Amino acid sequence: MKPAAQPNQSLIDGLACLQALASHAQPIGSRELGRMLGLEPTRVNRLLKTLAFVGLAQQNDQRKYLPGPAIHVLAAQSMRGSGLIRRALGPLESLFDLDLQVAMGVLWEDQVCYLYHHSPGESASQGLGREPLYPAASSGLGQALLATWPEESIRELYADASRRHPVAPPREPVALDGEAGLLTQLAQVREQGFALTWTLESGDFRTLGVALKNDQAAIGVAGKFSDREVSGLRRRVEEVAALIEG
Amino acid sequence: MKPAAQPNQSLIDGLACLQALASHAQPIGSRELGRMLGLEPTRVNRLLKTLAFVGLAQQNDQRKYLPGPAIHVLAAQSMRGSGLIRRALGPLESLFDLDLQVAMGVLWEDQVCYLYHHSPGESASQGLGREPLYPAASSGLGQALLATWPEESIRELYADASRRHPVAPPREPVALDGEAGLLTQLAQVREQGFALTWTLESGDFRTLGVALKNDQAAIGVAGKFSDREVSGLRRRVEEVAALIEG
DNA sequence: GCAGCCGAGTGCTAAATTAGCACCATGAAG
DNA sequence: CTTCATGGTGCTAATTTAGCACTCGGCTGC
Repeated sequence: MKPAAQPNQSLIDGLACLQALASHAQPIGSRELGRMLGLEPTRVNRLLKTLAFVGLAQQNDQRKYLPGPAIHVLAAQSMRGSGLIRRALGPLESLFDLDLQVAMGVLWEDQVCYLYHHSPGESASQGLGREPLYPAASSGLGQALLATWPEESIRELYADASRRHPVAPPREPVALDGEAGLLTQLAQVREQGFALTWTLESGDFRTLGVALKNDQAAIGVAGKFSDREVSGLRRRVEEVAALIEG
Repeated sequence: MKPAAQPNQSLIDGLACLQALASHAQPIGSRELGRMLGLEPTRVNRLLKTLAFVGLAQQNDQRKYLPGPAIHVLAAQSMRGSGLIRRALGPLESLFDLDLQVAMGVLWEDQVCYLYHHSPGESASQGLGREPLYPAASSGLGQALLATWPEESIRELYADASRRHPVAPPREPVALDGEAGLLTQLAQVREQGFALTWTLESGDFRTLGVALKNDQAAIGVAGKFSDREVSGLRRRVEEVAALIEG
């Protein structure tokens, strides 16, 4: 992807600061954020001050920065602007009867960012804006999304350490090639049309993910289910995906 | 509010473009956006190209710009970053039994931006990211929010035509002073602790709004209710406000 | 109490970036 | 076909930013 003629570096870095600020749970100072993003502290300080000026950041008593009131405006406008969340919530709720986690997410660098993440027994609206980032390579939604990319872009993403997401926990190296490598897994995802992963924590907790066609987002279900159930689940999830795509 | 030392104009203008883009329903071109925001078309074009580069904008077939896939990331992160929407949805749902509209919003310039806007009979999650902007001066939530400002800031806001929100419909002049002027109304709001407005469209459709203390946001209910019911509604809404404030 | 350290914030000038004109190509309207 | 509007870019002057060096304030260890 070529960065256009005269890309505006201030805007790029400012947005990076904003996103890092929003993703970071605790208030954070210019220096610390600068280290995270690989930017000069002075520059970060001035960007943060600018964000504070427009209300997207604010400072606490210790002069650390945290998201400001205008972040709500941005959230509301972003949701309106895309329409995806609005379109998706209804259909996603129709999967609750499966008694599995129901999620929708998008890619951010090498991480999956969850737009919605609902666990059985919760009320529908509790699924919003709660989950942190998760490494895309080991996530069902992440694999479903990465599988829509050309191999070239994936190599590029994982080759360039600077594309690693700054606020995410340090990632373990992702094996791209080889029999159990990411590219092999993604080839399989492409072939069968959906992603099926085991989470590392517990052996029988799995995710089934399907990419949406027009939205660069993916939906899926997670929990304990048997191999026999997979094809049924896949059909349910794909029906919901079709509904969301409209 | 002083704009800090070395405020980053590119960031300010870029964010303005982003917000305008997100608020604007249809795809829009550089020139048109430039006219709306009072910026040079070349500048806008390059800012939009930069936004497109980071995924926050994209171009359609006619090369017009619309919000891009990363806007979802921003929405999710913004929601997470503030926590307000997450905290608020549950308590707001407890007002559904009133059979009134239930809303939460924040101020953006002279407009109310709705974070949530639910009408009776809908499912809870349909209330997200749907309503457009609404002039703060004639909105119950808007008045509740404006009432928390010092008079000075309000005069400033309405004096400076450039602070008018660019994507909102042209506003009719707001009368500040006089018996029915905005400042008089706001004084009353401050005194009684909540806002009560009549919408212009139909005489008996009213809004009751209450500002949240820590969040620069307001919640309220709207619909047809009698004077007798006001004090009861006020209590209900204030209870919910207290819950949200934690 | 004091030194020592770290962080936020800023003045300054060199160095880098952007502004915006002029221009091109394209598509729609008349 | 002409006209008008649009998106887009090359170019250089003019503006903005970079980042060092510094101040100030808070905190820690002693």
